Amino acid sequence: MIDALINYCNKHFPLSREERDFLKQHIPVRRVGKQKNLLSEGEVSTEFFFLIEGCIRLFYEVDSEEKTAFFYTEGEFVSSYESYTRQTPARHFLQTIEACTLAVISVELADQMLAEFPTFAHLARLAMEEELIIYQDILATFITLSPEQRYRNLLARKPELAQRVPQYLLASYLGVAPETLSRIRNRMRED
Amino acid sequence: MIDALINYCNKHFPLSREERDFLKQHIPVRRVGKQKNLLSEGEVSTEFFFLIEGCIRLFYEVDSEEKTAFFYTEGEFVSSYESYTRQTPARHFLQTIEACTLAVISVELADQMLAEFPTFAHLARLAMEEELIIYQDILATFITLSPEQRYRNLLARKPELAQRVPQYLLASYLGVAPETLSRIRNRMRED
DNA sequence: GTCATTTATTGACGATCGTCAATCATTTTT
DNA sequence: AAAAATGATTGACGATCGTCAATAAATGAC
Repeated sequence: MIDALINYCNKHFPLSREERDFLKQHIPVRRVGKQKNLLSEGEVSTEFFFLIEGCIRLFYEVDSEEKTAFFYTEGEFVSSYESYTRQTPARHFLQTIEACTLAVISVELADQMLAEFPTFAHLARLAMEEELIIYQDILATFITLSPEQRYRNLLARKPELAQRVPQYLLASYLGVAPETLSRIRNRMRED
Repeated sequence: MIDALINYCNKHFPLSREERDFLKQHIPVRRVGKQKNLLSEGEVSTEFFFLIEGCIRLFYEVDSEEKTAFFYTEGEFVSSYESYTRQTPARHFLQTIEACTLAVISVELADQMLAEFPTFAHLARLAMEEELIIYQDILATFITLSPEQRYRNLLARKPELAQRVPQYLLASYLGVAPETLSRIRNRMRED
C-alpha cells in the first residue's frame, strides 16, 4: 500500500532497506470517503499526506462561496505547508472529491522519522519543494492564461479530471461561473 | 552593509561569530540601476538575492505584455527558487524598479557556505519557506479578493509602494488595465 | 525654465462575464 | 420505475472591464 510513496521517494533519492522498512511499518494508511475535509480553514494542520488513490481539492471560502485553487491526484503530496510547519491556522480547506487512500505523516511521526533517519529531511524538503512548485505553477497559469487557456492547460496535464470532477468545480478552479465554463466548452466544440 | 541580512538571519536562528564573519567577508554586495533584469525568462538562475535596499518586481511576459506577480522590498529574499535549485529555465523576469542594493548568493557560494557551516542549511530553508509563503499569499489574494480589495490589501501591507511604484505596474499586479485602476481609485475617493 | 516623454485620467463603445430564471440531462433515492 | 435532487445548458439583461482616443498631469532631459 505504502509502495507508491516508497517508489516516489526512490525516484528522488535512494532509500535504504531500513528506511523502507520504517516507512512500511510506521506510516499509517487512511481511507476516507468523498466530500470529507482533511483540513478546514482556521484549523492548525497536524499532518500531511501522500495521496495514494483518489482526488482532493484545495479551496478557499469567500463570502460563503468556494474558490478552488488546485486539484491533487494520485502520487502527489498534499499539505498545508505553512500551517503544518508554523502551526498557524490554515486559510483554506483540503477536501476529498472522491474516496481516497492516504499515507498520513503526523508531526510526531515526522519528528521520529527525522530523529532515526536524518535522510528523511530529504523527504520533508521534497514535499515542500513540490508544494512550492505547484503554487508557482498555479499562479503562473492564473496570471498568464485566460480561463479558456487554463481549461485547456488543466486538461492537457490531467485529462482524467474532466471525468472525475464535476464541472462546477472546474469552473470554480478557472475562476468563472459554471455557466461561463459551459459557454467556453461550447465555443471549443466549434473549432 | 550586509548587516541587514545578518539581522534577518538572527531573527530566525542564532548566528555564531564565525558565521557572521563568513557572511561579512564572503557575500558580495551588488548595486544595480533601475529597470535592470536580474533574471530573464528562459535563463537559468545562478544566484539569489537578499534585497538590502530598493524595489524589485517579478513579472511574466505574455503576448509581449508584462504581468506583474509580486513586488519585493527591503529585507526580503528574492529568488527564482525552482530555476535556482533545479537549474531549469525561469518562466519569469526579476526586474529592479528602483536602483537596488543586493546581497548576492551564488550557487558556488551557497555550496561553500553549506560545506563550512551546515547551519546555513537553515538559511536556504528560510529563503525557500519565504518564497513558498509569498506564493501562497499571492495566490490566496488573487483567488479570494476583487481587484479593489487586492489594491487595499497591497496598500495595507506595503503602503510605500503607492509612492514608489508607477501606477500602471500596480494595475498590472492587480490584473486590470491602468484605466481600471484609475477608476478604482476614483471610486475609493468617494467613500 | 522649456520642451519632450512618460504616466494618469476621463469619456465612449463593444465584448465578456455574472446573475437570474427556465429548461434539460443525469444521477440518486426510495 | 418513478420521484427527487443535483448538475449542465441556454437565453436575457445589466454591470464591469478592456480598448481606443483625447486630454491632462507629472517627470526627465537639455
